Amino acid sequence: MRRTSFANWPCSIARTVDLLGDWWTPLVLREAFYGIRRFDEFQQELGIARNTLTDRLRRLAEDGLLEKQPYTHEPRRYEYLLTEKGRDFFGVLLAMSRWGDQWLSGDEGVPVTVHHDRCGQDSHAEVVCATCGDPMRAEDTSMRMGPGYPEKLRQHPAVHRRFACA
Amino acid sequence: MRRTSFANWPCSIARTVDLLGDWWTPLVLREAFYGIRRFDEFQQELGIARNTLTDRLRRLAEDGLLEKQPYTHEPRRYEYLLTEKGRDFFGVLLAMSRWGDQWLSGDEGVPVTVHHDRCGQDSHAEVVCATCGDPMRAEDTSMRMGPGYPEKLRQHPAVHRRFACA
DNA sequence: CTGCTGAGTCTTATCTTGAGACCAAGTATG
DNA sequence: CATACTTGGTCTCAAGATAAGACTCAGCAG
Repeated sequence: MRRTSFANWPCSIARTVDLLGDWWTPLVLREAFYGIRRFDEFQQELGIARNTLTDRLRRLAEDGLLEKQPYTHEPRRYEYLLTEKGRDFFGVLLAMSRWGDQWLSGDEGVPVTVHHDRCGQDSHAEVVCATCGDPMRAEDTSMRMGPGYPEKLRQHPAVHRRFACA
Repeated sequence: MRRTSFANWPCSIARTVDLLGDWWTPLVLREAFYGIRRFDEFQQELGIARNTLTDRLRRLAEDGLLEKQPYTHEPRRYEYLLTEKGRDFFGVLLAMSRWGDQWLSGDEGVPVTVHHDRCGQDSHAEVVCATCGDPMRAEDTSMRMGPGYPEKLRQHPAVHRRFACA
């Protein structure tokens, strides 16, 4: 049966998962960051089934992370370019990559190193508080309902429990 | 046919996707960060099918992100607690959340705000370079083969192209 | 005329997921 | 004592998603 959509959940994680929470979408985006643009290139690099790739590229374009643009007229052929929204997703991939480097690498070390051209160092990503710059850990971070939290859910007891309302 | 496993790809993103790249796993983890520990609580909060939840909890425990611990003896009942490896995944969820806040929120604002108890401010996550502290963007970041990159792939022409080797 | 390239579509078989029934052990209720 | 309830699952079946690979279509090369 069709999976429930998370798009209307009052949670940005769920909405993000709804857009790209399958096995291929993050990898398609990773390829795009590596400079891949064309259907057949994506297909060959990833080994993804062609129909599945068609579907993922279409959805990423619909959701505004990729832009489908013709690059020849006759015959009409297309390439897929990252939009600003798509490029901004780079941080999420870096965070995933960093977690994997730390917890999934074997003795032989990390498979890929990240070089920050701006400071010129081999480095890695860190998720910090935009205000104070310190790392954001689960222990010293708390969630509260924001302005976009649906009115009708605010008074729900389960929601009150979750956000530890007084 | 069975989906190919990404576990052996020379890429931490792929390995991470392999562990938690489906619709439910990130949400199960999010619930864990909200303090949820028991089977039925996860099930009710998420509305996930029970058999699917069984599978996700088992895999998260096998992969070392959750620990399954008995909390009563007779009858034997279990709760699922975040390990250090699991707690460290918080950064990835924050990065996803931040991206969703920025690109998926409507006019009414973000559904959930993040409060950084350490500095006492309502804030949001940012992915920065661990060395210089500046934001890490796709434009000024490059990837290179690390020590854990498989020897036999190093000389492959497609790999050379990808990492722009001289 | 034949074959090649790019960007797909179509078919079929297999896998994954959801819904909901069922189960087992202990506990509370009448 | 009989019944119902709670927790943490398992089992079955139907429906949706995915993989593999053949096929298509338009233009171009030899």
